[in-house]
Amino acid sequence: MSTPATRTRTRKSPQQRSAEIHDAALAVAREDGLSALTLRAVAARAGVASGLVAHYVESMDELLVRTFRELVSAELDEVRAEVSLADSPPARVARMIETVLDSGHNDVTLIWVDAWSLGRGSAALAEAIEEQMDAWQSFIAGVIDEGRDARLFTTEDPLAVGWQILAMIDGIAAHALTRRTDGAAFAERLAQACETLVGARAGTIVAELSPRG
Amino acid sequence: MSTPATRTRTRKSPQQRSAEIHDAALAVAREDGLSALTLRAVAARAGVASGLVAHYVESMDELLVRTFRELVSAELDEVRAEVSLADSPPARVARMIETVLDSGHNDVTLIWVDAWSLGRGSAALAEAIEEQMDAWQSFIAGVIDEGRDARLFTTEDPLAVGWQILAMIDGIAAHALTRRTDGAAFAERLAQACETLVGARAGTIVAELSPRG
DNA sequence: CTTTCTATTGATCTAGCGATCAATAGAGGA
DNA sequence: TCCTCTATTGATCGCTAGATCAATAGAAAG
Repeated sequence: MSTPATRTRTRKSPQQRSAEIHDAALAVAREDGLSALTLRAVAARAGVASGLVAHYVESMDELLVRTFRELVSAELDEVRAEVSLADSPPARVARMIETVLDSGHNDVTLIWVDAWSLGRGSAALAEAIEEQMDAWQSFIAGVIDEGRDARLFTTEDPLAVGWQILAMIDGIAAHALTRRTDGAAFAERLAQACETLVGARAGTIVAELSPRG
Repeated sequence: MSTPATRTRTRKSPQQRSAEIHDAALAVAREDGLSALTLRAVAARAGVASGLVAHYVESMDELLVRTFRELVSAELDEVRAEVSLADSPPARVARMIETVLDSGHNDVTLIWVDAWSLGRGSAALAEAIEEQMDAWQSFIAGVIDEGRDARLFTTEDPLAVGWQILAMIDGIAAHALTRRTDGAAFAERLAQACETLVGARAGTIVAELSPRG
């Protein structure tokens, strides 16, 4: 039997236990999405009684929001790190596209898709969604600004273009997830579309994509 | 009180009652999304007991799938009709973009967003989603084919470009819904991106957009 | 008017959700 | 070694979900 009739208790420090429950929530969300983030699912994953999860968490809504923030902002940090390795604005856009459309990011896409749906029922989640969308928009706009400074991009509205590129990325990721297709198949065309939107010379971003095997 | 203690029964023909329940399901989904499509919500909307809804429906999952198909395919039919009024492939793409990003289509966007999330828990819904995505992809690819025949579009892979444009549209619609912004603000830039993807001369699709007031 | 048929009701069952809490047992200090 | 503190358990409550069904009441036929 997977769940013993009477559990052998392990007593840990509140900090450690809290961290374990937090990690269990991340694992559940990564695997099955935000809609699977229930009190009992997190408890089972952490190997504790459901009451303990409730004890360490203000409410499930709070845990939901915190988990969403954590996963999504971690991805943005990862993309930031990847992008910072590239040495020109067109290369940075190319790296961003490749990183985000990588199938290894399907878990985050699932988080976003669930969030859009659940956000209508939780004001706190809706707020977190807007905040994370804003962060992404600013990040992309920043890359575009650099391209403008380098006279490689000519768009006059980096914020609006940033939003549009973000929306396109999310749409493509959602479709790739739903149809179980590798998002990388969209990378080259998305790069072309980005060239148009940021006002880059044709081919300058596509040329920076990694060659496909 | 809104719900009387004992309801005055109205006996109708099974066909009529079935149609009423079907319509109530459409209304509920349009207003609050697929996730609000519960036995009791549909019953309340139709003004009948919950048991009657269950009686006229194989299962809620079946009703969910049927309602999704109906709403989504009705929108595609509407877009088809709009688009067929335009007299050139670039104008048809422009009409498609404008129709789909109109804020009046927020209800259908909500349906899609809920569907992406719920689709993971219902094999039948997942199948319907793929089927409707395919229909959209074929429709867009058809418009692109016409552009190729007229030597106005040069892309060599209309199906792939169709999929990509569809994904972009869905992403933009989802973002506009989430951030409570008019999707029309994205129309011009999306048209530019489409020009690039289908291989049309710059400005040919944008020029066909309705002037904005 | 009466009878028959069946559309319709609403209580009820099971299941899963978040939340609560009295009881319990493990770990560290005296 | 024993004691104390509190981390932890699991039963429980109230709620909502889909599904089921015996009882009921309208509408139509005779």
